[in-house]
Amino acid sequence: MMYICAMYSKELLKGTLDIIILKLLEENGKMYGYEICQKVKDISDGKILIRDGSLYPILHKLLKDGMVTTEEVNLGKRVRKYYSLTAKGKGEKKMVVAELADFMETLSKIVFSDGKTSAAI
Amino acid sequence: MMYICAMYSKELLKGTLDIIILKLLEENGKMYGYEICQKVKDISDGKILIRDGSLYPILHKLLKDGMVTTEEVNLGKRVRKYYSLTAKGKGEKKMVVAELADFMETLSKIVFSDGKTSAAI
DNA sequence: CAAATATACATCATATTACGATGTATACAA
DNA sequence: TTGTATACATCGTAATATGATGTATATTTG
Repeated sequence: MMYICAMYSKELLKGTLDIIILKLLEENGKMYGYEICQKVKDISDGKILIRDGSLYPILHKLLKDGMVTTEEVNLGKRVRKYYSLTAKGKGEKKMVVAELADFMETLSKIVFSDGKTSAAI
Repeated sequence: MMYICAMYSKELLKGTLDIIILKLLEENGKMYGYEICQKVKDISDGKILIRDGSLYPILHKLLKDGMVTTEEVNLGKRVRKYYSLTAKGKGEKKMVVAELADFMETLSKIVFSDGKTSAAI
């Protein structure tokens, strides 16, 4: 079977998937798993793909930690499970997004400087 | 024993340490392990700390992969090992830095948008 | 002078994380 | 009817960073 692969080294994604999920849930109020995957794919122009093998374990952990609540909706004979942030989840989202912003700024200082202090080559 | 802890969740750092090392080596021409740790600490104001338990395995891997060469210098009775980028290493650095820039831009689109398309809260 | 701290390397076991593989099921399009 | 999309779940595996541990020398400070 063919898999469309995410554009980025999957290691870069580490530690950011839960942040992405928390942010999308806050922004959209209520989402189900499959919808989250599609949304991330859309916004990132297919460059970031959350696999279901990554997504559902994270959602289960968020539920266990009290960051989200669930609500099941019947679709004919299938069940769709909607997730939404709790107050705790909203606080957590604010924290991790701020941490990510700070980290990215710091990382940029190291990796994207021109290095003009050294001799030019 | 007391450990000064890095400010960020260590998961965020994943996949970025080798990029940081490649970038610093290119910028400074030639560095030894301990120096790299200190440099990162300095530039990041102590927010990013590369542990020696992380650093040396990465340097050994870069050597194994032909990204760097080493040169040993005697300091009295101790030995200091300098690392510098090979041509292959310089190419790799360019690649991974570009990938990181692209990734950060894409991630920003998802995580740092205001979400004005949804109802304001 | 002794003790602590800094310099400088190395290796291993462990925890975390994302993912591929696998499984179950329904709906719809070719 | 065959494949693809929707929609969930779980397990084993691989990659990575780190704490712990070990070995030494050099310097600073009480």
